[in-house]
Amino acid sequence: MYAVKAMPRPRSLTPARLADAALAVLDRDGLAGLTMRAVGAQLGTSTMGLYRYVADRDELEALVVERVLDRVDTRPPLDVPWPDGVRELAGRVRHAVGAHPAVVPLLPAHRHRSPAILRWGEAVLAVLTRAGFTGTGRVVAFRALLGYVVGAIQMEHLGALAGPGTAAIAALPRDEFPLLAETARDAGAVGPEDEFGGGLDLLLDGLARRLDT
Amino acid sequence: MYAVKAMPRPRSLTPARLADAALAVLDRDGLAGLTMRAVGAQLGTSTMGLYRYVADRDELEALVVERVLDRVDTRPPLDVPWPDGVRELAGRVRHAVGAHPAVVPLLPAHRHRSPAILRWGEAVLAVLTRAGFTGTGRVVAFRALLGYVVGAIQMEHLGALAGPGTAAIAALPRDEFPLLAETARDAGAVGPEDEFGGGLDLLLDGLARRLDT
DNA sequence: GTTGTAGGAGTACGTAGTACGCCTACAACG
DNA sequence: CGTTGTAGGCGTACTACGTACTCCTACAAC
Repeated sequence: MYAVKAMPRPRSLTPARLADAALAVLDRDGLAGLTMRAVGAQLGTSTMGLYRYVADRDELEALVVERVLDRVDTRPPLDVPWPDGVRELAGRVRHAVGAHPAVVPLLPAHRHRSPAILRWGEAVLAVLTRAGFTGTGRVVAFRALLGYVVGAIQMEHLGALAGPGTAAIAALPRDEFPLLAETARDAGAVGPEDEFGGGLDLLLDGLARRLDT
Repeated sequence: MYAVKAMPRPRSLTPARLADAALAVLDRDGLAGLTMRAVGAQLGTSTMGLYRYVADRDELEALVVERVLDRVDTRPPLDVPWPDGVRELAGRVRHAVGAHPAVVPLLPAHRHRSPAILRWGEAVLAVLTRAGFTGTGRVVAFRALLGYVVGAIQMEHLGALAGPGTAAIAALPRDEFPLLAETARDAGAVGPEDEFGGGLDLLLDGLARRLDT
């Protein structure tokens, strides 16, 4: 029947351990430091040994992204008003990513293939559906939320008004960019949490208005 | 006084020509094809010659981004209702980037340093200010718009619901991601233009509500 | 023990970015 | 019109990356 001649040697690593090692390297040395050699060293194994577990560097990056994202609780909060549910889900992603800022540049490229993000999307849709969104309205709502969350998280960690970028903008030639300079100064009074939440609330208000009519 | 002993040889390239060459390579061969050697070849000059004009590859990328973005008209449309002004400005950026999709992955990293984006931001703020936004409310409004535009453009070109990603998601196991599958199917009826505009309208509605109260 | 499979390590190749040094073209001066 | 100083242009070469390939070895079933 089945020629069960021999069982191969058991695997000594797990994808999870690999992802943890890569994430440790990423947190320590940043994106530029995330090389196959560095991850191999982190695991105490050879560089090429990694290729027993991932096809290429791209797949390793995907593992890291997934490792960060699958810590978000993707159970849809259906026991609260729907705007609070969306806020909660968005906040969970923001929080998980905030713990590992160096993965931010990797997110856009690996978002599609991440099961964790798919589960998250399913949860968002559950909340939206429960709220009464259907059809194309739900498509637009979902896309808008996803776009905002992705964009806002990037803004936060690559610094435009928040973070180091603020100072740079505040120092702009005031005669050429008077409003930017003024806004950058005002931004000092708004924490990153409030910026993220404030923008999200704008979207949620817009969505609520769609439900009323 | 000034020992004006000798005038150096005049430059044979301009940053603009360099940027055009790099953009041509980017459009033709994609981001992975954008190498110093390829751009040198495109210009008919040597690889190292580029370093007379840029400090490193990063700066060359910044030139490309700037080349794409400085085609957007950044005069604030103040002669229309403010939501239309914002829509116009957002659409201009989306349109400019859409002409060179390969620059999308470069945008987040180079956004801070781009004079064109700063001018654009100044225009957005002019519209918002004219509409009546001030202080922290204006900060949040601006950040939200910027975040949405950046995020939505990336979603559009890296494909989540729109583009090739849609098919992938529509083919998901329906029992595990029923709502995502359904939404992906619904998304077929919504063009990218409508998705972008629809989400933006949600934000604008939310903003309008802030002005009423 | 024997055997088949797959793991692990090391070597080596192609290509990227870029430091460095030589030669040369040009503008200002005599 | 020759001289001269500066910077441009080019080529070479170094380093680090991703990764293909080849050996050797550890293990589970017989």
